[in-house]
Order: sequence, then structure tokens, then C-alpha cells
Amino acid sequence: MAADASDPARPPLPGSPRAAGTRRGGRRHAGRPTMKDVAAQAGVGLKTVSRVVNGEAGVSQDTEQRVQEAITSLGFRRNDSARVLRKGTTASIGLVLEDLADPFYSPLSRAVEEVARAHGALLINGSSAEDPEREQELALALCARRVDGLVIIPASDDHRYLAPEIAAGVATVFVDRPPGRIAADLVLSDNFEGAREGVAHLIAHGHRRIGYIGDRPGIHTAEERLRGYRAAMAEAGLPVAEAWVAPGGTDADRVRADAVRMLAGGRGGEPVTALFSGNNRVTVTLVRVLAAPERRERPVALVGFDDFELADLLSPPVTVVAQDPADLGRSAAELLFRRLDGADDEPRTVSRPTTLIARGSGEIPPSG
Amino acid sequence: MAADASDPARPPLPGSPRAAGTRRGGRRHAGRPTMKDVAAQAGVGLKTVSRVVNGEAGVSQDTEQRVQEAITSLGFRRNDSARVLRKGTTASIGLVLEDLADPFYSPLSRAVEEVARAHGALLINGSSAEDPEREQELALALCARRVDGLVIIPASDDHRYLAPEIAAGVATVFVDRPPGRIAADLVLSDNFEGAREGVAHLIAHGHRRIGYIGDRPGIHTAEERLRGYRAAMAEAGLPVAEAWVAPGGTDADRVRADAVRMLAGGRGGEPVTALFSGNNRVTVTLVRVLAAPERRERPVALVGFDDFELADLLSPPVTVVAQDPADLGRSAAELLFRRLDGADDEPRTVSRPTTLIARGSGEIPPSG
DNA sequence: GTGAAAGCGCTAACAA
DNA sequence: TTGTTAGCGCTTTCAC
Repeated sequence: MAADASDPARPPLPGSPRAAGTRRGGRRHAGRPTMKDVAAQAGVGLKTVSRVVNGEAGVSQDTEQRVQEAITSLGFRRNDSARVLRKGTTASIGLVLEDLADPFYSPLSRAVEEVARAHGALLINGSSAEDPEREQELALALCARRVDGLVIIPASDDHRYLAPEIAAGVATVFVDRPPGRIAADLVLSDNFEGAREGVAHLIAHGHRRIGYIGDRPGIHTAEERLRGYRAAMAEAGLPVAEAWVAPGGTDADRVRADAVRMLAGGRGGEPVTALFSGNNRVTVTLVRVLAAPERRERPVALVGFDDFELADLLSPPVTVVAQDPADLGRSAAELLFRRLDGADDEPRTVSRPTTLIARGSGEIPPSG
Repeated sequence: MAADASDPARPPLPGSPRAAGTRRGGRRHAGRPTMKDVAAQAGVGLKTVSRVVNGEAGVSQDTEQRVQEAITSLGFRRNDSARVLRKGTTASIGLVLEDLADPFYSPLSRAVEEVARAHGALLINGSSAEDPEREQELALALCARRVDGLVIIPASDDHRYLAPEIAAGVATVFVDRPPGRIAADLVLSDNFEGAREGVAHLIAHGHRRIGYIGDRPGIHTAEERLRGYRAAMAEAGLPVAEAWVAPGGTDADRVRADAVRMLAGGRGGEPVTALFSGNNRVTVTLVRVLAAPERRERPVALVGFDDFELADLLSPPVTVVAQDPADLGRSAAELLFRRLDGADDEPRTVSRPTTLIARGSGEIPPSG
């Protein structure tokens, strides 16, 4: 990813708003002031300026004052690119999200930022838009900028492209989904156990025919949650009709169609009396389906994976299996800085618990 | 700043990627291969490698092949810091948000990213956590990294600290709130008109005593929205009792207390029959207050500034004056790249319209 | 306390 | 088509 010179005449950044005309006048065009400029203005050596800028000891009060004045008067700001080039470390980490616009990731991103900040590092983030190619492009662009480490929420299932980077010392932690075909640190919610618990909750409230609507297989979290669903059913000795399982993605129309089918008891099966939703997008769609006036007479129980804002204000309030995105982000960032601080043991996997929050929709008894 | 590598024993040479045993403490990007290494391995000159890496013309198929092989076998990746240092441009822009964890900013951030991407630039973002000092710290850190431009959602009301940066050519665009004490491009929602319209909507539905609960004065958006409230009331010839106006912040307890007071008709005034909320956080709190069982008998109308997810699923569904955060982000980013492409006219202010979305809560008639 | 000189890894400008 | 030579602005080293 680069702004490549396919554009031959891209003007360099305007030095100052109206310097455009001055540029060919032979005058030394006003780039930004450098340490050298500051040194000249203050009448000191270059290294002294460097000392002042970096707060190093060994500069007399008097000299420091002169340098500070020169800095302010010239509007100097250290060029970190040069610094990075020399020092080899950037004090920045990268975060590759699946989707910057998904509220689920906001607290995660924020938590990573807080940890980074506590370690004096800047966070650079971008989103893959769930596109594997874009994930790779972004991750490698961050590596080219020499971030010290990388937190990745995978959109792809093959991360071998990162092997040279990891070998070169870029600490890398995956969150929410495991890395593909390489070994690396990993932070996950306990998707299996969370789903199992959610479905067991419905069973405990008397349901025997429970539908599962979730994301596509191939997505690790979706597989785990489906596995949890099946485990809960099996533990209770309940059969699972295949018509009750719809792991077909989060597209609203698809979800709606599957839900309607299950509630009608399609393909010869009896209608389900409860639904378990594989993630928050599915849940919201299901809430809409179930809120339809004609459904009101025969209420259907619902438990959703993932919490979401206002779930408690809906009627009925929605029972969920909540992940803690901030906690995931914090754990990942801490794992990362542990590596950056020198830990070089085997990659580890951290599993974070989920929490069942009973609010009403999951406690509706079967109405069949 | 960061973990300083005051590491006296500098591990051997580049090349061996897996020399994990060599590092004693303080990890490092121990010897990544450079173009020079690639050149040596491929038996070509440095500049030839540079040409291949940057896709420049003028390299024979054969040479290119050899270079590519060397690149892969060494795991080379261009060091962008060096490139930036030389070229003076980073192809990256910074975004300073108020709060990375606020869902309102997610689409905004995403929109900025998309525009940046279309221009071949990377987006670096961070949040000020609504702390003016932190905003400055972040913005200046981004400048030190030589971002080409900056999009800022201000937390502070004095941006003179940016003057040297702007003079040095860092394009800067403010969003959502105006910059303080400097001139710069600005993208705003039409807060005044939006609030005026929202309150007028309540008046049109028969309300005469309408309360306003919003953010603190001093915050530009809050001032504008309050001004819109007063304008709508004035246009309708309605008086505004000062007990109906609570511009005291978004703290839930405070909002709840103010709402309860207004609904009870405190300080000798009659109770309000409708509430206008100054932003989404206030709105959510008010929804909770109004949803309390004891309020159900005497329903109160509500119009909120800012849309939020699931507003349509609440009962009653919430009428809002919606901003379009993605649109704000897109507009800001486009303004920014316009500057980066050389525009040097006067700073401009772009005002984006809001949309009234009637869903039910705002159409409840007065019950007084 | 202070400063001169030597790079960090890359690209621009110019040879060859 | 290819290579050589200067730096970009900073930190490091070491001499003063």
C-alpha cells in the first residue's frame, strides 16, 4: 500500500499556505526547522539540542533556556522518522480490526490504546473490512512502518505472510480468532462454553426444540458456538433436527428467512420454541422478527451471543452471553507488551470467560 | 517515551532470523535485512533493489527475478521510516477522536479511513479521552511522526499549539466542534437548525412546556443545540422557564435528577410535557427514566439529538434528530486531501444537515 | 558541559 | 539497464 509515484507531478507538501509561489525563486524553501537550525539559532552544538529535546541530563540551566527559546521561536518539532531510523524502535503498535465501524470493537480498541499508552506507545489502527487481502496489506504496511508489535483480529485464515516479520522481532498477538498456519499468542473468549451455557439456560427453562442461527462455518468463533449448542443439547439428551441449525451468515434477510422457517416448523419438523443467536448482528435481526405483532401471541425465547447496548430496554429485555471486549483488548495488549519486554517462551492461548446475563427473553417458557 | 535499548551487548549480525537465543533482555528488531543486504545477495546495486521494491521501470525481467528471490529469501521489508525521512512525506494522516469507545465515532473513523485508503494513505488514530492535555499530546505526537494531515475532534478549546505545525504544512481539519483560537477547516452538523427542528416538532404536536437537558455550556455543540431550542420556543411565542433548561452535562445521575425535577414541576413551575435531549447519552438515560412503570400513566414526549442503534425497537420508538457521522468523517477527510492536493485558499466551514426521524416518542401528545 | 563526526536505510540525482 | 554518490534529521560515540 503506497502512494506510489504513478502520479509524477504530485506537489510536495506546501511548505506554508502561501509559499507556493516562492518555491522556484531559488530561496531556500522553508522546510521544517531541524535540530541543526535550532542549534544555529541558539548558538550551540547539535548534540546539545538533542539533549534538551530528549530531556537528557548534562545541560546547564542557561544553555537549556537558550535552546528552549530557539525551539519555540522556530516552531521546532522533532522528526520521529529520523529518530526511529536511528534507534530502531518506534514505540508504536498496530491494531488490525475487522471493522472499525463495529461497536463491538470500540472498547477493545480503546483498551489496547490504554495499555499502549501506559507503556509509552502510540496505537496505529486500521480495519480489514473483513477482507483477507486487506488484512495482509494493512498488517504489512504497519510492519513497514516498524511498529514494535501487532494485535490482529483475523479476517484471513492464513498468516504465513507474517512469518518473516515475527522472525524479525515483531511481537504479534491474535484476538477473537486463531491465527492460520503459524503459531502466535492468542486471546479468545470461551465461545464453546459460553454457547453451551446459553443453550443450557434455555433448556433449564423447559425448552426442548431450540434453533441455532449463526455465522458461517469456517469462522472459528461460529464453529465453537455451534459446538457449544450441540454439546448443551447432547448433555440434556435432546435431539437436534438439522432444520434447527442455520449457520449461514449474518445477512439480515437470510437470518429472517431462517428464523421464520424454524418458527413455522419447516421441513417436517415441529416449530422451535426458543432461538439461540450466534452473534449480536443476528440477535438484533431476531429481535426485530420476534417483535412483529403477529408473533406476540406465542412468544419465543431468545438468548444471544454478545451483549449490546440497550438490550435491557427492549421488551422483553434480551438475555445474552456477554463477551467483554475491553477485557479481550487489555489481555491481548498485555500479552504483547510482555513479549516486547523480552518474554520469548512458547506462544500461549488465553481464554476469557463469558457471562450469562439473564434479562427476560431467555426465561420465556415454551409456548408450544 | 519507550523502552530504551541501552543494550550494550549488541547481538551479532543480520541474517539469522531465528537467533532467539542471542537476546538476553530487551528485545530488539535484531538486524532486519536492508536493501543493501538484498543487493549483495542478488549481486546487483542498491538502486536496482530500490527500483524493484518500488515498482519503478527500467529493470530487466531477469534482474528483477533475482532481486525478488533475494527479497523473499531474506524476508526483506522496506523500512518506511527511512523512506519517509528521505521523501518528506508519509502517506499517512492522523485522526484524534474524543473517545474511541463511543459508537458515534466508529462510522466517522471508518469513513475517514476509507477516504485515506482511496488516497493511498494510512490512518493513525487515537483518542483524547476528552482530556484537552491528552488531545494536545496526541496531536503533537502525530505531527512528530510527520503525518501529512490531521483530523481532529476537539476536546480542548485552544489549539494555538498547532499553529507551528499548520504553518509547517500539516493540513488540519476539525470536526464536530470548532477549533479554538486558530483558523482551520471545519466540518459541523447544523446543530442549531437540527435542535430547532426537533423542538418545533414537539411544539407542532401540541407541547408548550418543553424541557431541555444537554451538555455543558462551553461545549460548542451544546450551545448551538440550546440556542436552537430557545429559537424554536421563541418562534412559537412560548416562554421558557429557566427550570426547564438543564445544560449540566451527561452524567446519568445528574440527567436523571434534572428530568425528575422537570417532570414534577419543581421550582414553582408547571411540569413539562415533553423533553428535548441534547445528545445520545442523555437520550438513553431519559429513555430509562421514562420507561419506569410509574411514568407509564402519564407519557412524556421525547426527541433526542443523535440517532442510536435500536432506537426504533424501544417502546415507544425514539424520535431523533440524526447526524450522519460517516458523512462528517467523509467530508472532513475530503477537505483534508483537498488541502494536501495543494488547495491553499481560506479555511472553510462545512455545515452538514441533520435529519428528523419521527418514530413515536416525539409524537406523543401533551398529557398535562 | 559540550560538540564533531559517523552512520541508521532509504531515495534523488546523476553518471556509466 | 544499471550503479554511485549524496544526503534526509536524528542518535551514538567519543573527544574536548
